[in-house]
Amino acid sequence: MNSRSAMRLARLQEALSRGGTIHLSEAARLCGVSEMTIRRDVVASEGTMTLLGGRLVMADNPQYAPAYNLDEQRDSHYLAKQRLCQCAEAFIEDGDTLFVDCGTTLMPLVSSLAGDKTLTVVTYALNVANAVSRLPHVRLVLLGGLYHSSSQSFGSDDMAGAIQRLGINKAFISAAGVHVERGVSCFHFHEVAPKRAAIEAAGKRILVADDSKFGVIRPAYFAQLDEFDVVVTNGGVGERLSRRPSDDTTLPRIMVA
Amino acid sequence: MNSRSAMRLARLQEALSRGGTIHLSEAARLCGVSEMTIRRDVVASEGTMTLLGGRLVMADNPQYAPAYNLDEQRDSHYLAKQRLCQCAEAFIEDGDTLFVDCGTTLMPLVSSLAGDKTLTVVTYALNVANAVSRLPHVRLVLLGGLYHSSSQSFGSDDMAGAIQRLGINKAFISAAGVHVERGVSCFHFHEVAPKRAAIEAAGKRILVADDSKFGVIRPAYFAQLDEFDVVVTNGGVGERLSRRPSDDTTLPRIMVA
DNA sequence: CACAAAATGTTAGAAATATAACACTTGATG
DNA sequence: CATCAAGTGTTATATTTCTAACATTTTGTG
Repeated sequence: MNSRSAMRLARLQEALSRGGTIHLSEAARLCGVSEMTIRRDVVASEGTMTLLGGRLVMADNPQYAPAYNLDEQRDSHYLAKQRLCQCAEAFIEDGDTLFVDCGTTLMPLVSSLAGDKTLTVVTYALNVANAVSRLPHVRLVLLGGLYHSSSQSFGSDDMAGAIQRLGINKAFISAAGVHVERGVSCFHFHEVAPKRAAIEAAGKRILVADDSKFGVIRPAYFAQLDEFDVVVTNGGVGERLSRRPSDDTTLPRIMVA
Repeated sequence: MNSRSAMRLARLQEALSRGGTIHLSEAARLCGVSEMTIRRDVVASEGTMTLLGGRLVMADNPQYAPAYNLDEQRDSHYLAKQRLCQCAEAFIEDGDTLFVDCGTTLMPLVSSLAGDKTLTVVTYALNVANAVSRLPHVRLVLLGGLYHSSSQSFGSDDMAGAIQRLGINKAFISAAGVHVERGVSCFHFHEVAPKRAAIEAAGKRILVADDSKFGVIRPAYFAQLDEFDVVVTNGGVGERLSRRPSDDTTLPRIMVA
C-alpha cells in the first residue's frame, strides 16, 4: 500500500465512519483521482473497505455485510463467532459495565448490544470502540495509549491501573490460544496487562474462543483456564470439554454454541 | 402492496434485522419466487428496503447515525478546511510529535500526513485516531476516557496529566469560536482540559479556524488568542487581521490560506 | 538529467444488474 | 363458465459495473 493510497483511504474512511455509502464517482471527485484509482485503493485496503454495486462501504458495517444467517456453510469462522457471541450475549444484564477484549471474535457481540439495557462498554480496542460509538444508547470508555495496528488496540503503562479504577462488572475475554494445561495466550505482549487487569477486576469472567483456538499456544500467556467463570466455545472441543466428570472442578463451566 | 408481497417483505426484513445483505438470487430462492418479483417487492416496500448492487439492504438501520451527507460536508466549508490544513501542514517537520484537536477542521491535515516523515500524532478524538490508524507510517497515541459522541472525542480526569507526560512538540488546535478580545472557545467543557494542556505543553501552538468561527463565542473558553504562535484562517477575517500594524504584538502571526 | 519503477489514467470488452415489454397463471366475481 | 385484473414469469434490451490491458504521468535514484 502506497502512502497516497493510504491518505485517500483515510479520508474516505472518515467520510464513511458514521455509516452510509459513497459512490465511486463521488469518491473519485473527492480525492481528485480517477474511479480506477479508487478501485485499486479499495483492493489495497485489505478488506477494510469493499465495493457494493459501485458504492464504497466500510467492511465492518454489518448493515452491508453479506447475511450469513441464510447460507450457513459460507464462512464458517464468521458464523461460528456470531453464534459464540449470541451465546455470550445471554450473560449481559441491564446496568452492566462490560470489559470487551480486542480482536474480531467479540465484534458480533458489541454490534448487537440491545437498546433496551443501560450498558457501559470498556475496551482498549479501536475496532470495538468504533462499533460501540455507533450505538447511541451504550456508554463507551476507551482505554488509550500507543496504537498497535496488529491488534487494532492500544497499550499504555497505566492500563492496569485505569481498569482497576473502573467498576467493571463482567469481562469478555478473547484469546489466540487456549490450552487446558498450559493456559490461555495471545500474540501480543501489550495485551497481557489489560486482559489480566480485567480478569482480576471483573466479577464474572467469560472466555470466548472458537474451537480453532484450542490446543494452540501463543507467545503471550495471560491466564489459566480456571480463572474464568465461563468458557463459550463451539464444535467438537466444546462437546468434549463439557462431557467431563461432574466432580471435576478444575475447569470452568463450558457453554457450547 | 399485495398481501403475499407483504409476507415476503416481512420475511426478508426479519432475515436482515440483524444487519447484512441478501443477494436477489438468494432472496428469490428463499421466497420461492423469481428475482423480478423480489425487485417489484422492493419497489412496493416504499423505502424500507433498497437494492445495492443486486443485494437487498435495509434502507436506514436506526442502529446507525444518519448517513453521512457528502454534499452537506462539502458545503459546510469543507474546501476551506482543506485549504487551511494545506497551509497548516507547512509547520510539520520530520520527527515531530503533534497534538491534533478534535472536530472536523483538522481532518484533512491528518488524512494527508506525508509518508516521508517520522511522525507521532497525539489526539483524544476518535475520528482523528481512525484516520491516523490507517497511516502505517505514523505513530498514534490516543488519549482515552469516556466517549462524547457530540464531538467524537474522549474525556477523562487525568487527560491533562497524560498530555504533560508526553513530549508534545506542536499543537494543532481547533475552535468553535474565536474572539479577539474575549478569547477562544468551544462547545463542550470536556474539551477544555486537553486543549489547555496541549497549549501549555507544546513548543509551537497553531490555531486552525476558518472565518466562520471569528467573532463567535461558545460556552467553554479555553485560551486567549495571544497564547498561540500562529493562527491559520481564511477569507476576509484573515485579511483584516493580517493587516494590523506591525508593532502590534498582542496578536500571533496570522496565516491566510 | 536520464533512467527505472511505481502509480495513475484511458480504453475496450466482459459480466452483472436494471428496465421494459409482453405472456402466462391465478383467483375473484358476475 | 367466462372474464377481468392483479400478480408473476420470461425474454430481450439498456445500462452500469467490473476486469484487463496498455498508455501516460509521476516519483525515486544515481
